[in-house]
Amino acid sequence: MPQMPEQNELTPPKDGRLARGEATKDRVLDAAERCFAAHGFATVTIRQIAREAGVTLGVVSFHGGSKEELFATVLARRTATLNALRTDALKALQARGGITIRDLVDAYLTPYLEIASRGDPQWRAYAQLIARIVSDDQYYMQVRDLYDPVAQDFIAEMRRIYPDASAKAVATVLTLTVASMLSIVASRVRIAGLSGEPASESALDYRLTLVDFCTGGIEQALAAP
Amino acid sequence: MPQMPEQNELTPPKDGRLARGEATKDRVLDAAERCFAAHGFATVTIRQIAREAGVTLGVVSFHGGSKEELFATVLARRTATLNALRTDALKALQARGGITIRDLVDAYLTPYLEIASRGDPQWRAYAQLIARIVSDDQYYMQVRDLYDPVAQDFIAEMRRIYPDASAKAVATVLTLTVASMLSIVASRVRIAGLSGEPASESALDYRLTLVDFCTGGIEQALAAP
DNA sequence: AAACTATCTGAACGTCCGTATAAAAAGTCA
DNA sequence: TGACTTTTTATACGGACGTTCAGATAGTTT
Repeated sequence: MPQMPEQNELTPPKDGRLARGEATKDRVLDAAERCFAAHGFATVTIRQIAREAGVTLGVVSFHGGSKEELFATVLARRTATLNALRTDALKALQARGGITIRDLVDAYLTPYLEIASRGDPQWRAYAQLIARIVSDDQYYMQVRDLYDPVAQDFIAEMRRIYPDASAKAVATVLTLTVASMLSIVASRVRIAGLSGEPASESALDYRLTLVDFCTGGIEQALAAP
Repeated sequence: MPQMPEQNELTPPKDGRLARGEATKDRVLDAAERCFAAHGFATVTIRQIAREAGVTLGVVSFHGGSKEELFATVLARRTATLNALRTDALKALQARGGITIRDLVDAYLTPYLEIASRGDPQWRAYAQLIARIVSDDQYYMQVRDLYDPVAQDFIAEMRRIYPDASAKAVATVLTLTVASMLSIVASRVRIAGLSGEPASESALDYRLTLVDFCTGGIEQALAAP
């Protein structure tokens, strides 16, 4: 990593150089986000990212560090926002009370579907990148730190609804729910191919079907024998 | 590709050279299958495959052709067997009659879970490789040819059970079912991490939960509004 | 044995990769 | 202006990659 020009909140008189540096750093991270989302970590080259960002080769290393550091930075950059959307939805349910499984499923899935449907192509790329890495155990150590804490909150609430279900069963159905959610982004072309109709533009078009599927699935899988 | 020594069924007097060639070709394909399954296409190198197979570099090209041809060969090699298992299960249901959604789900999922649980490490590797590529639209053109025909047979049967469901809804729930199935193989580490218990050794241990989840999900998603 | 084919070896080729770095450019501050 | 810092350029390096191929080896056929 470079000199990491910190932007102190208490010193608003920004150096023009630092401002420019931050801007190009964002361009690099955005370009990396799009590239990693579209082709995966191994396939993408630093030179591709540089070209996509409109900068020269050295700039990518200067602002992004090594390829692995760049990848980790891109992954972590938007996580707090997504986690906050989910946590806020969960807190709203807890404040209201009378939580159903459908409520929980919807609170977990909808924030992701929304960022995947946003006009902002960077958020769409981020959603696609998540779909790439969460469904691959090779990246689990990174996923664990980024997403599992919030997932555990939802698991705790699910166990309150199904107190007799085993820990493994609850963890399994949550993982199946996540896999289903990600496939809406990762396998949209296949859905189109199988149905013979063109793919929907927005991931939110699948929201009802997806929430129904996961809700019905959890209810059936965790129902008392 | 090399000279492709064809083994004619009508000429059993095999050339000893061809027999040896076929044997090392199998060693190469097996090694490639394990490598691609464990690390994905881009990460794996021909030299890794050669080392894993215990042969020198040139042999991999000689028997496997280019890296892409080798990948395609490995993908296609076991497809007919898996497709036959699913088709046979479907035919048995059709002969019996009175098909339920649970029957269909079980007939589609169980063959995969079984090959993923087999003692044979090559079949396990193949199952892992499928999980890698089917959930990635980047490989859809290959997936379409290999797996979609059988998937269409199951879709046709589902539409018989839910005649009022839209084509897109049926294609969606089948894709969600497939994604859930694959995640049993691809995300077993995450399930273990979320539940706090060690991962099950066999994918078949998740069969009941998985079939319940997908059955309940389809019933809920396709139920008449 | 000799001619022939299939298989394998070992080494090389050109290309692209990630990373590092010296020097130039741009901007700030005294 | 000139000292100073941050950013950008241009280039280079060592290594690993996929692929190719002449020649050695093993096995078959006549």
